[in-house]
Amino acid sequence: MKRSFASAVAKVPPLRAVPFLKSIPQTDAPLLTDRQREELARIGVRLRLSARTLIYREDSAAQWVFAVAEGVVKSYRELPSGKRAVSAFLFPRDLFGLAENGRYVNSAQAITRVTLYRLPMNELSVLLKHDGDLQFKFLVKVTHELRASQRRAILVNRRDAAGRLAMFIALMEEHADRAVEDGRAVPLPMTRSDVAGFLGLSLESVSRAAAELERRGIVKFESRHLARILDRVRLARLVAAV
Amino acid sequence: MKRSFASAVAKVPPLRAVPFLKSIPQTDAPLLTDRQREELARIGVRLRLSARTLIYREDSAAQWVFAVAEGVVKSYRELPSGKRAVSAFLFPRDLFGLAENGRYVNSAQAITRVTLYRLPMNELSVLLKHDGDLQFKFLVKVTHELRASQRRAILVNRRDAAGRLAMFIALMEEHADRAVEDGRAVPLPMTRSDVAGFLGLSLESVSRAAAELERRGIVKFESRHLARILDRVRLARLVAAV
DNA sequence: CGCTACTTTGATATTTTTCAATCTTGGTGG
DNA sequence: CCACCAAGATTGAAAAATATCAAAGTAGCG
Repeated sequence: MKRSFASAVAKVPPLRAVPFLKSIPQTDAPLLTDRQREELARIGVRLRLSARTLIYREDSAAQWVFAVAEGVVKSYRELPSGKRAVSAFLFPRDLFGLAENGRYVNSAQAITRVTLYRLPMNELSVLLKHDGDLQFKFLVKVTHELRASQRRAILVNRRDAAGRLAMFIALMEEHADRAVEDGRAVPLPMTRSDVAGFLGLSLESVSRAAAELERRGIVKFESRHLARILDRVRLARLVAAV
Repeated sequence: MKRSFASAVAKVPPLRAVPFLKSIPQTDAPLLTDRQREELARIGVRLRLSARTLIYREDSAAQWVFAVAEGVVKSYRELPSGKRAVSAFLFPRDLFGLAENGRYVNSAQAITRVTLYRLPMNELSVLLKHDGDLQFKFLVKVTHELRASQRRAILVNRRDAAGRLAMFIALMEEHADRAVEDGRAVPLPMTRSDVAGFLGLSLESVSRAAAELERRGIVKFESRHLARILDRVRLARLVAAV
């Protein structure tokens, strides 16, 4: 029993990524093997952070890479104008800690209470060099993120605010915990301001777009942080109408 | 002599990327060693394509990865609305051919006459598995692209068209061939429509933004495809004012 | 040297941002 | 357990910017 408990917690979460090579229909399979997760857990530290904790700041020395086990994290940049642009929201099985020349490119902050694995960059490098297969999986994961970033860039370019928000809700639904998500309720743990920063809109526009989706009977906001999809067909149509 | 000719051409171009680990000040160093370039050239084919050649189409089977040796390529997606969103422009020492489940995610087309190396994906996989160091360099390169994509997403989110175009010109200048670029002339080989697709603007807005930059004395368009930077300070200020 | 594709320019319509005021809600402490 | 407070969210009206529609102008290529 003790052993099963240990095997349940003493592993980094398996990563989530669609491979670039053709594979078995299973597109959303966990990327890492149990053995690899254990190896990573060995060099890492498990952290529990409360909501709103700043994980690292832009331009600070990048010593670690992080893997999300539970909760949601945002990666963002403060712009000279005072706005904050949100580069990504990170969910369980995501990796973050993008660095350039040994410095973090973004800041990262916990949105909810989170559980993270903190992996020292230098030890990770050694591990990757020893384990070509593991390294290949990191390559797959980063490639997956690159696609996601490009896709988001395209979707965000659309002019209409309601369409952007619809796209965002659809995106968030993909990350929703199937177990919790009984019907069609999509948790949106971030603030409207965060959503605005991600979509490149003012927060007022996000608020108005939410009101519009609700008025049109496509989505019902049961609370600020929980959206219920009422008309999946029209939502999909809105998302596709780029 | 034959031999030196061979060594000059029978190699894939060295990749360009800023590493994530801290390194020697040399931030823009060629990524690949001569040996690695030869290895890659061995499995690849060198292609010369004329301007406007379609290299591959979105959703087609992704058999190859490409490396740009000369010229400029655009990677884009056709949207249901009929617009084309440009994901990236690829320059010498760039890699392209992003795939998902064995299918290309974007379409790619030559903008100028180009020289490419076409690398078969399956042979490349084998090579990467054998050469952990080479694989690591691919990881660095993809990570570099991910940063570039995120950065672009942030810059494109700014509202003002003139600022976006200024940012674009500054970006293109980074890729300009130093040898050719005597003064401050920046080649813009793509059409206004391509620029619009990249910046998320209508092509009329791009045209007007260009007129505005010219009116303000920041940039002079010596031709449609050649911009001369007149006031580097104010250009930089515009770019930074995100 | 003419055609065709690409650009520019103008006027109007649409949309979002901005500024300002008000409303909610989750958390805190009495 | 309830009231209060402050951060976050909503709503309204006006201003600013880009998209769109339309027409005319350029220039590169065969």
